[in-house]
Amino acid sequence: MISSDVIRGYNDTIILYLLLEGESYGYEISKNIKELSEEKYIMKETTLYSAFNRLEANGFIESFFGDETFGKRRTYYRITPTGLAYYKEKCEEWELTKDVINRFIKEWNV
Amino acid sequence: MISSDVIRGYNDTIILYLLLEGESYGYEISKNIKELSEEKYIMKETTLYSAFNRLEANGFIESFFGDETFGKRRTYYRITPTGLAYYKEKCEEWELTKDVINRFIKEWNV
DNA sequence: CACAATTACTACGACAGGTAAAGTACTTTT
DNA sequence: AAAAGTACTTTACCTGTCGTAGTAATTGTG
Repeated sequence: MISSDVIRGYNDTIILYLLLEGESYGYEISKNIKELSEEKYIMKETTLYSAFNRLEANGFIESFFGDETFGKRRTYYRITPTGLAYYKEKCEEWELTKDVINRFIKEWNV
Repeated sequence: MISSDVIRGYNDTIILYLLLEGESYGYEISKNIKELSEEKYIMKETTLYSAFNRLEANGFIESFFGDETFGKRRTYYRITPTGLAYYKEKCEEWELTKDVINRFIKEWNV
């Protein structure tokens, strides 16, 4: 299993990636993360919703209410231009991070 | 620069990697991290020493005093078999993590 | 020879992000 | 009628990082 401390710095990025494909809401994003990672990473509900708050406070996403006439009302999110810029930065940072951490990793499958 | 939240889950692993090559102490490890990462990652002193305490509490490293007759007395560390096992685990986890995060990253250098 | 810089730590307190636990509320399936 | 699924919110806690500051010795510089 992937420990949360490892992926910690990338939860926001993961959410933004999924919002690139269009507006979405908590539960759907949660399911998409699970699917895309093939069950290898499951973001906890509280982590997800606190990430939404942080991202919105930073101006990286915007929220609005869906117009469902039944069911619990959903809060939808869309990515902002600032959010896109942040996502791009994170992608670049990731390439660097991968490279750096790789230098401290050995391969044992020999 | 690499943000600390990203590398957070790997500070312990980085230290263990350097201890694989032999006993060492804080200042030396700190310099080795800087060198090996080509200045791309510099571990803060407090982070480093608190990592030592954590690793020792977990039985992953052992400390002992050097026999310097002058200068400030160094605390040396060596990796334990448990520490080695933990390091191996982390290496495997890293391969998985890399794979998972990559699914949420786009390449913009096109 | 004085002072700065470097080496080698330790202590303290603040903060951010993740998480367990519990609760709310509505719909669909059994 | 109950359980399971959808869709969140609130609270309180824990861990790891880090800014700040202090201690103590050695080495380099003007």
